[in-house]
Amino acid sequence: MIDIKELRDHPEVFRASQKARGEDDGVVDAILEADLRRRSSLTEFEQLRASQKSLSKDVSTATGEDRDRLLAQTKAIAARVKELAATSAAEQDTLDSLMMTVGNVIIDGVPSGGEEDFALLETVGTPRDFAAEGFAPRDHLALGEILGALDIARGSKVGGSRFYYLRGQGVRLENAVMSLCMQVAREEGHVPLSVPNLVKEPSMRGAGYLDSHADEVYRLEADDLYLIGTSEVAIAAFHSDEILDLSDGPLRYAAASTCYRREAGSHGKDTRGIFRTHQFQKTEMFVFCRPEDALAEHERLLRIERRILDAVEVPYRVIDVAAGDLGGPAARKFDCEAWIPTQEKYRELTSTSNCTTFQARRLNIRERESGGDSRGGTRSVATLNGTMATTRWLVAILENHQLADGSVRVPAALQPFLGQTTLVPGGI
RNA sequence: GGAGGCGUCGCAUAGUGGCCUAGUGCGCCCGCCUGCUAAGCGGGUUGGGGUUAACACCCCUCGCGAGUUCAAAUCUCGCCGCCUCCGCCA
Repeated sequence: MIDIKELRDHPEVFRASQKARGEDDGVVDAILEADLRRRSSLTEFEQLRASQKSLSKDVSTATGEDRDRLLAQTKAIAARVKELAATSAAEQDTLDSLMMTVGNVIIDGVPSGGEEDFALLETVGTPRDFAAEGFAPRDHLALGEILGALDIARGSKVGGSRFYYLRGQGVRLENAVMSLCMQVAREEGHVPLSVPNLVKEPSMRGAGYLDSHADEVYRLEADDLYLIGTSEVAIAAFHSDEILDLSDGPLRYAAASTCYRREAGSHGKDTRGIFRTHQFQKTEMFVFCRPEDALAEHERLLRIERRILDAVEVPYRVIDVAAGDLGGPAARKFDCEAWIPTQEKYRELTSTSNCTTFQARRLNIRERESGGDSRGGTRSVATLNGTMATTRWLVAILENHQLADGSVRVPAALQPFLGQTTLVPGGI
């Protein structure tokens, strides 16, 4: 949710942001108008309500004819007060619905345009030259089958398309990656959380996933609960309706969870293997901080993501995602994309978003304005999130570290967690 | 799934239709007093919104939402959460 006061004071900033996203900027004027209507109907209601209250108080002390006369007066007002309350509530709803359609204000420097208009920030490492090594790389599914690590056929038998079984070394590799993440999280001062994988509607809505992403979300009809598509939802809502004390610095968390996605809009896309699935594991970082610290925290999350990518020794690049490709809550997003040898492309492995105060405003997460002083007001905090690793990482690790016979070298950083230097056919 | 209890300011509690402009204690903030600290004394202390140049004033907020009433923390209905017990269960 955007800040109505900011929009009132600086509508041009919001128009520019909408344009950069490729969205309608006329909504800004519609909001200004709705805001005016809301405030005038509210004032009208409040004035009549005030006289109703004072008359009502007089009734309690009056007697006889005075009392009858006052009762007649105040009875007449009561109906009108009810009408005005309804009108003003309706104007508030109109404004809220309009406000909900506006995404977060894009941060200066974010490239305009759509998916293809990202800015390349840096490329790290060099893709292997398999031709020079004398063999054609196998894709992760072929490798997973050779290693007995991955079973897609049985996954779809049991769960349908886009489901899979990890098995043996595959399970242990995934666990190793997640364990590395939790170790790094702890070293970086992120408190581990284990979170609800099912959440109620306000949490899902507050995190911003029931607007443009609504089709992507699994909903359990019988219980009116939603399966999280990322632990970001559950961590963001962890502090909902709270006033935080950030005087000792940002609150930083990390959670590993299963993630559930319908992948409704991606039929026929990435259908082979486990690149895009309905269910996967992810370890996620999340930060609650003061708005003025958000930029630095975003850089920090990107640094941590790169630290883990470096540790698994895959070539990758960092991009600044274009405005039109950002989700509603994000003001800026950096993706890290790893080189996938058999696709001969860089594909997303991590994503870190600075949601500034947008998500926190919806979830009602604030801090005291003048630290400690009880007479200070409150203000919205900033929230940021970033991927540490996902099951998809196995794709990049298997393909980039494969050997000619189908075995796979284990990156040094993962060896302590796996207890072996190579994944081999027949291993468990 | 069934039965019962509970939900009031950061915490603890008072409040069963108008005297509630929600009281009190603790905590916290400011000040006074004071070798220092503690104690004591005085004041302040939910959150959101609106009007205003400002000082101020007004409206909403007693888990949430409807309703009854001139008037609701208080009465009615629905929902949510927590606790206790029973039943069922991967």
